[in-house]
Amino acid sequence: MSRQTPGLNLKAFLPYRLSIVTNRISASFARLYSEKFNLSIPEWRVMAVLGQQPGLSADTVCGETEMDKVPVSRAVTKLLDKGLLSREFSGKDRRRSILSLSPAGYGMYAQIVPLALAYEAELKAALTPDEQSQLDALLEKLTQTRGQI
Amino acid sequence: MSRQTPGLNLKAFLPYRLSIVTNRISASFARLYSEKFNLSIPEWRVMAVLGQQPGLSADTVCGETEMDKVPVSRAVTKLLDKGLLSREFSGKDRRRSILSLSPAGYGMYAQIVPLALAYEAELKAALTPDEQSQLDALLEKLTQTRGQI
DNA sequence: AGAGATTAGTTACATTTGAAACTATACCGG
DNA sequence: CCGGTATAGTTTCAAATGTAACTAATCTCT
Repeated sequence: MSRQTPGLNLKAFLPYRLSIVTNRISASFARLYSEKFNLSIPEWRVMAVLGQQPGLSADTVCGETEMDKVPVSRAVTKLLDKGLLSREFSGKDRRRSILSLSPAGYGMYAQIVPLALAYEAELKAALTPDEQSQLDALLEKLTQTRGQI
Repeated sequence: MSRQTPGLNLKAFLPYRLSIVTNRISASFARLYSEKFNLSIPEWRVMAVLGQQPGLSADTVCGETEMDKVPVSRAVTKLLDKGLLSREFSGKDRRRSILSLSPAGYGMYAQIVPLALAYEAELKAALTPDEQSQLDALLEKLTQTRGQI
């Protein structure tokens, strides 16, 4: 009969817990490439996509990385300045850029990839194989769901 | 014998996937309280903690929310301006603030809590009970692990 | 072919953020 | 009890970020 005082236990609240874990992981991973290679998060993401798929346009990079076009544009500018990226413009549509890692950029990418994979491996090592596949399935499902809502 | 070209599939990379899912969830949850109640994320977090544990110092709020003291200080200032918070200073240690939601703040908190819980419920509804407890256990484990690394 | 609408990408502006300096209070060892 | 150090919180300044305005190229529909 009594009205319950409203309460929300932040530490048990799912969105909060997710963001704490994720932020810690992102931050410690970012230290890896920002300290040694002086890359910002957007810069690294652009490089990561182009390392795998050279020749994308900035717009496609946006789609691949879920970043806004503004940070992508700025990251591209910086990477060009640093000589890590090369850019052409499409003959068919001269608005459209064609981005690839330069040799120097690819060299840096090749150094970062093993670090990234090692980092991921370390992360996974904290989990049993069962837990790893559970996490995989959960992320998949949550990604799907979030697309709609 | 050939040297493998280094490759990292961003879409399969755990830290990246985590951050995509989390960012989407955080963003859509933030819309909930920012649009209706004009609260920033730090402001909401401060209120969320104080709604549950009135009388904390700013410093303790930092610990509870994993936020830096600067954003906490700014959020507190804004919430005081808006009349949502009340502040005293400890007699024992006059550096130390004693923060609580004001009646107005508590009223707003009481409105947000059900929205937050409904949001969380909606999120969980996308998962089976098994998956829910798996997620719970995984977050717990990852939170523990990350503390050390 | 050309006016209007779209699209790729950049720039400008306002807001947010964090690192480091600063202020004020409290603690500690002699 | 006093000088040095630590702590709580604020302020300052520079960098990062997002929204919206802008430029330039393309597409579309008549």
